[in-house]
Amino acid sequence: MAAMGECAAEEIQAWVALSRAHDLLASRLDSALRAEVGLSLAEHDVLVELNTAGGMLQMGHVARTLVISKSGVTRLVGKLEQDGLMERVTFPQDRRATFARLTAKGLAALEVSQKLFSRVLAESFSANLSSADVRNLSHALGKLLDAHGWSPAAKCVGMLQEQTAVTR
Amino acid sequence: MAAMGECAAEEIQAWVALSRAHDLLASRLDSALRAEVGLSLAEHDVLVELNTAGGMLQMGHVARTLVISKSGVTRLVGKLEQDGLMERVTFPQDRRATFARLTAKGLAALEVSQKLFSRVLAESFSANLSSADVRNLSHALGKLLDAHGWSPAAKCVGMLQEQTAVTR
DNA sequence: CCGGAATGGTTCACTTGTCAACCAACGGAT
DNA sequence: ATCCGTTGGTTGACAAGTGAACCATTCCGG
Repeated sequence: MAAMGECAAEEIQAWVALSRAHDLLASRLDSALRAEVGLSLAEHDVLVELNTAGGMLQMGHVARTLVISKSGVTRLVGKLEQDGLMERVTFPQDRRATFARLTAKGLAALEVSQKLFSRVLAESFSANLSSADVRNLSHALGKLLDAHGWSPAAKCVGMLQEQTAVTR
Repeated sequence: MAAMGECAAEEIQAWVALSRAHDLLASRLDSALRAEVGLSLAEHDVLVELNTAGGMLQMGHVARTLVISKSGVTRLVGKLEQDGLMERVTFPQDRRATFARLTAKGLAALEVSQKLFSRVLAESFSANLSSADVRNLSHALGKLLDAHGWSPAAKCVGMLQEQTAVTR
């Protein structure tokens, strides 16, 4: 029955591929992580962000780079904190701000989950793609991201540089 | 603080880009659709699937190609049916199966939303990427998808070919 | 033909994420 | 100093998606 708009067929196709591929991989990663280390993919993401930023990040920053809502971060960090994987830290210079800091236990957990993560990713990713493909992917998506003003794992830690932040 | 596993840095980076890019675009598309045509991105997806399959698809099939759960489809189709955009159809040859069929109203809605969709996609996608990039993307992700045995918009309609399916 | 395994869909309880309202704290401008 | 607009985070009501249990139907081996 009648083809539709015919407009931007090329990019629609690309979007569908992007979307489905993401959902597929995300669901695999999520269930692997849950099953073998008891972390959701979202929780793992927070841990990774935190670690690559040097162990500590401001709440809002996490929300922006992870592309989730502020309240989402609140709940997520709340759970992680309950599990003892991270802790909230206040910042005397601006008493509105709250930082999330990786604990030793959190770092340990991350090291384990990261290993599994890489493994699963390798199986479902590079096993099927040439490394040129992977690079192309990163490159194109990278352009997309910074066209939208996305900040990677910005080391926002510099700004507090060993500040004596008081544990709450 | 100490770099981590160092394992598959390349593909991890690719995954992060994929993931964030997806989330970013998805949220833009979703809010645009909601604001201007009152459809969620998920609903739009179902409509599109249905249409490209020829107007009619089996519930389970929708779930698989859209990478969502069976119960998800039930609820989603339920809402779409309430809105009169699609209807459930039974299939005498296998009385377990249920098909979702696009109504005229649904098709009309899709034509409108599709236009908006393409526009937004063009703005946030092709505006920032060369068409070579877009092709590379589609290609690589395509390989990924069929490596995972994903069926595109398979025209499963052939199998019932004007079968006199009874409206419920 | 019959009984059990498999398949298709729905329901229900639960998780996860969002938005809007809110409070606390900062930062100028007056 | 003080008011006001902005920013940062939390809360609570709600939307959306999931998995497990469930019924109906079909398929298949005896």
